[in-house]
Amino acid sequence: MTETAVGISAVERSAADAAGTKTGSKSEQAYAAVKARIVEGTYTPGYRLVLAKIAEDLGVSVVPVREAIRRLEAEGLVKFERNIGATVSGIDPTEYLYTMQTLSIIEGAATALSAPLIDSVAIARARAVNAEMRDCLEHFDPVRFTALNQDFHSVLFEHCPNPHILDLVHRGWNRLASIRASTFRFVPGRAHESVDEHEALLQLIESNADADTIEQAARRHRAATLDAYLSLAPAAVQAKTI
Amino acid sequence: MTETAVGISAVERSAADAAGTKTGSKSEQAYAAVKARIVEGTYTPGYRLVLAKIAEDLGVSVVPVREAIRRLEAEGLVKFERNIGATVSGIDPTEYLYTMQTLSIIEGAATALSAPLIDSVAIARARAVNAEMRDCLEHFDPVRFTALNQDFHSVLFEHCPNPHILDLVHRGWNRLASIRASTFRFVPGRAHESVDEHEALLQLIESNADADTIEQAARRHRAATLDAYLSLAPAAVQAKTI
DNA sequence: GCCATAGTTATCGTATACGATTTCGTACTC
DNA sequence: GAGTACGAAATCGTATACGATAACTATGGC
Repeated sequence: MTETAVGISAVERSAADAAGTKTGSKSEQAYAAVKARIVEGTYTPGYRLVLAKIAEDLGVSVVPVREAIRRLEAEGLVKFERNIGATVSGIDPTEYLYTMQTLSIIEGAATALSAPLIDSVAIARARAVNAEMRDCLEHFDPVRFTALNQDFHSVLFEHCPNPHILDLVHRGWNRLASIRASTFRFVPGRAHESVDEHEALLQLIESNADADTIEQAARRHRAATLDAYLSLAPAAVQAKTI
Repeated sequence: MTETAVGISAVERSAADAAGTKTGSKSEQAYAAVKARIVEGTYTPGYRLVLAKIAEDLGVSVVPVREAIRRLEAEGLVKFERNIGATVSGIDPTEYLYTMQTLSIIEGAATALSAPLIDSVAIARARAVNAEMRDCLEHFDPVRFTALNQDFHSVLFEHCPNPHILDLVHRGWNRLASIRASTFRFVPGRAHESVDEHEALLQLIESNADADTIEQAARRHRAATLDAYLSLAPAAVQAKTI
C-alpha cells in the first residue's frame, strides 16, 4: 500500500513507469505492472485479463499473477468471476457516481483533518501547481491537467494525520483513473471552476477557517464535478442521484 | 464482498459460523474461514498465520490460502511481510484511533444518505433491537450487546444507496471486531449513552431532519465512543488526537 | 435453414514440488 | 561466560502439472 500509482508526483509517476517498477517479489511486480496498465489506460475497462497471457508477458508464472489480480479486485480495479476470469472494471456510469460521491466525503474529511497541519510552504507549492493548471487550460492539455490536479490535492493531504483516510483517497483516485481513461467526458467550463475552487480552498486554509467550513468546501469541490457530469449523463443515472 | 462477516444479523452470524461457510471455491472457503476466526477472536492480533498449517487445517493446499490471506491483507485484517509471513493485525491503539475516526466519517455519511429511505417498519425494527440492547446492559452481556449494536446500524444502512460506502462501513466493523476481541476495554457508562444516542438518532430520522444534522449526529455517535476510549488511553495516543 | 447436442479448446482452480530466505539452535572461539 | 559463526529446520515464493469448468464449434436432426 506504500506505493500506490497516484501517491507520487507527476514527474515521479512517469519515471516509475519507465523503470517498470521491478522491486521485490514477482507477485509485487505483477501487481504494479497490471495496476499501472489499468491506471494509465493501456488496459481499458472491460479488457479481459487472461492470467496465462499476463504471466507470459511479465515472464513469471500464473500464481503470482493470480495474487496480483486478487489484490486489484479488492481495490475495485478488477472484477474477478469464478471460472470465468478477470476483467478491468469501471465503465459503468453508476460506478462513477458511487466513486465520486464516496470520494467527495473522504476528501472533505481529509482536507479538514489536514488543514491545521499545512504550512505556508505547502500552500505556496499548491498555488504553483494551481497556476500550472491554469496554463494547461489555455494550452488545452487535459492529461497534464488531471495529473496536476492530483498533485494539488496530494500537497494538501501529504500530512494527513489519518493514513486510513489517505489510503481511501488514493484508492478512489485509482478507480477514477481507470474510468477516466475511457469514459470520462470533459465537461465544458468545469475545469475553470475547479481551479477557482482550489484557490478559494487555499484561502480558507490560510485564514484558519473552522474544520466544518473547510470540510464542506472540499466536499463541494468534488461534488460539483459530479454534478457537472450528471448534467450530461443519461436519465437512468440521474435517477440514482441522492 | 457480498458475504462480509458482519453484514448479517446476529442469529445468521452464528449459523453461518457453525456451517463453516463451505460455498464456492477453496480460496473462498479459506478466505471465509480465516476471516471468521479473526473476527470472532479465535486468531487474536499478533497471531502468526502459517500458510501450511492453515492449509492443512482446512484440507486444502497452500495456494488458495495465500490468496485468501492476500485478500484479508487488502482489507487490513492481516499484515503480510515478504519472506516472513502473515500475522493478524490490529492491536495498536493508534490503529484503533484511525479506524474509529474513519468509521465516524463513513457512518455519518452512510446514515445521512440512508435516512430518507428508511421507512417506519425499519425504524420499528431498529427500536426493538435498541430495546434488546438495554436488556443486555441490565444483564451485563457485552458480547450480545456488540452484536446487536451492529444489527441496529445494519437496519439503518440496509438501503444505503451507495454500496461503496456500505462496503467501507463493513470493513471498518470487521477491523474493529478483530481489535475488540483482544484489546477493547468496556468504558463505564458509555454503553448507556450509546443506547440513548440511538434513540435520538431514530427520532431525527423520523422527523425528517436535514441531512447535515443527521450526519453530524451519527458522526458524533461514533466519535463519542472514541473519546471515551481516549480518556482511558495512554498519553502517547491522546497526543495523536486531532 | 434453424435449433439442439456433443466434442473441442481455452482458461481457470488447485495440488505438488522445489529453490530461496529467514529463523533458531548449537558449537566454537575469545 | 558472552559473542559470533555455522548449520539445520521451518517457512515462504514460485514454477509446473493436471483436473475442472465454461465458452466455442461443428455436426446432426427437425
